[in-house]
Amino acid sequence: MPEKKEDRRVKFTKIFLKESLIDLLEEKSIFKITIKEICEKADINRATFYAHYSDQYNLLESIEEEYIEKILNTIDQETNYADSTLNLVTDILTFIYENKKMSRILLSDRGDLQFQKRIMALVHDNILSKMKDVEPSNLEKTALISSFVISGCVGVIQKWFDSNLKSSPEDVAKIISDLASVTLNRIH
Amino acid sequence: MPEKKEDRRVKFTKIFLKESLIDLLEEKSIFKITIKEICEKADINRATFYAHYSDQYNLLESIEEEYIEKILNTIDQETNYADSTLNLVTDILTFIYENKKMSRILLSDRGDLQFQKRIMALVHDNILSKMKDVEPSNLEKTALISSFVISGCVGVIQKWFDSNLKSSPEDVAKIISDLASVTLNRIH
DNA sequence: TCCTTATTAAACATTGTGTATAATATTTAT
DNA sequence: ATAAATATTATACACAATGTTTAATAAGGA
Repeated sequence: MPEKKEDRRVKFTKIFLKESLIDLLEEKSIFKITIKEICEKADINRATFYAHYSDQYNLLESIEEEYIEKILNTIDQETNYADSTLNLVTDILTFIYENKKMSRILLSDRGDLQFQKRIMALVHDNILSKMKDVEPSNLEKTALISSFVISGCVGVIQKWFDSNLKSSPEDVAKIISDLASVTLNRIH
Repeated sequence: MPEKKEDRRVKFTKIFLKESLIDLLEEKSIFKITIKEICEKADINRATFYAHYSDQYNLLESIEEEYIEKILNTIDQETNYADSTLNLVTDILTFIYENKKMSRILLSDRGDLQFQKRIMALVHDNILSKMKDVEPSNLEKTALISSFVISGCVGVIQKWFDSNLKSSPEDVAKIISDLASVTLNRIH
């Protein structure tokens, strides 16, 4: 979320740098990518890079933030999901499906696990909020089960990418919401 | 698994380098650690490092291999688990519990996700082998469910560490094998 | 148009990398 | 115990990336 208006030059510089990093991330992981490399591909002076980002990881973070914001916009615009976890999950998976390139980069095995869990936690919170009638007797156990579901979703989506998005978003959504519901029911 | 006999000097060099890297991994992730740093802490010449490992990641791999080997030895020595997934999981979690320091490093959020999934896949294969009577009608779906379980287990263990191993290995094992069984039952 | 600000090229010291050499120290086998 | 084999060492080197600074130039906003 840009503070106020951003100089057009700054705007384009950032776009070029992000595109450059995304291209590079299709070949190798962030740890093998140098700032010099990013700048050369983007045709942006290295000093300019440092004017906006501290390092590769910082630039990647800004890409991740943008991605999350897009997802949030997508699901906010939809009708409310008060009664249907399946619809929420379907919409998110459809977004991922329609943004294959970026999603593959950010959600793969090589990606940032912390970021991936953050996204899944969004879904999880939504699901849990519908179970407020359930009073968990064991908070520690509840936390572990939640972690199981969150990481489980990450795993399914990564597997989905491994298979080159063979199944439809709808089918995967069905599987995920089914698994999530059956496991979360273990919270007593 | 050492080819034949290893020169004592080589043996100690490797031990020092591994200990050094492990110490450093307690502070920061592998990507911020330099070879120079590892060698200085180990008091081993940098040229000697290159005689045995290509880079930090290669050294970390050898640590991971050793860890997996130890786990395999642990569960091999035990009675066979033909009828009890719970016992298998309990033994693995007990191993993790008794090797806190190393486990925290290798299994944390910051660790190597591929490695973590590899370990969990060991458990998963064991569980699945007992379900051979079940003939999955949809292989794609089965693969996604398996991924859910494998990543879910990774997530539970990471959460367990976040809580500083508050619950006992036995309690966590109960939760994991319960969740695994209830989700794998979704394979039709 | 004029003022402001972003970008640029160039240079710099610093740090890590990977390799090579010859001297030294330690191990293994006899 | 000694000799031969081999691992480790200190040192040096060229190379590459980092992070910062400078003054000149280019482009934007009002």
